Amino acid sequence: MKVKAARMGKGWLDRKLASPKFRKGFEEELQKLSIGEQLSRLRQEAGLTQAQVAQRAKTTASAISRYENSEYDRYELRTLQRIVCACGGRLNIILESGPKAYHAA
Amino acid sequence: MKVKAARMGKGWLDRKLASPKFRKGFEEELQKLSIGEQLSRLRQEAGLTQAQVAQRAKTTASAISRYENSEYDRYELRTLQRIVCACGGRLNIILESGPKAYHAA
DNA sequence: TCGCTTAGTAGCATATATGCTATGTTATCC
DNA sequence: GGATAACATAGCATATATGCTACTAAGCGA
Repeated sequence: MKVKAARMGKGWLDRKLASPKFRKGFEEELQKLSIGEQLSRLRQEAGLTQAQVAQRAKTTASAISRYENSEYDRYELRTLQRIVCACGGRLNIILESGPKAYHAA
Repeated sequence: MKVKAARMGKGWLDRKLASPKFRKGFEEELQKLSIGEQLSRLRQEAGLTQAQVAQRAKTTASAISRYENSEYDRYELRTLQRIVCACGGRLNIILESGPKAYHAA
């Protein structure tokens, strides 16, 4: 365990998020985080432990930890969605066209 | 090859997309498509063949076809990003919190 | 028709993700 | 200190994705 927030529990972030100003900035920052970090936030917002998410996602806590932590970046879309879903969130995959396509050689 | 648009080439969609009205509706519809379908559109918008995308993404045309077609839905994020990038597009992964988190049991 | 291009598909070897157990670490509570 | 909880990590077996080749099909034009 790296952070000292092991027992922050359900109400942890809620108090801070009660402030609209804080919430706005918070959500903007979230988008900039790595997927693992976003996952971790999402789970904590929902007040769930890794073990709880694991149970809902039908896997183990260590798998959740792997997805949230380390330098992991080879996510499989289905698995990611399962976990996000278990945290009560939604996964949006958006394929944007480039500024003006890719007509270079 | 299933569609008869084998030779639609670069200008194919451009003519239609010249109409702002068409473009708006088109882009809205795109979001509803499966990832494979979105990929296919993205590539065609860029006026590229599967082989060309494959070369840029450092893989083979059959791999591109697999990603675009069939009932495939086990995408690996890195690979997906590589292909989207080769089509000149951008991949957005957005992790939304649920309506009000997930405080159920 | 023949040749060329594009795309879909099958089948395989290899790389990698996943699921799991066990263990280590840190914080909290008694 | 001892017990417990939350999380991280290692290591392994298995499932699955990936990369590749070869093949098939379909459209297009000479």
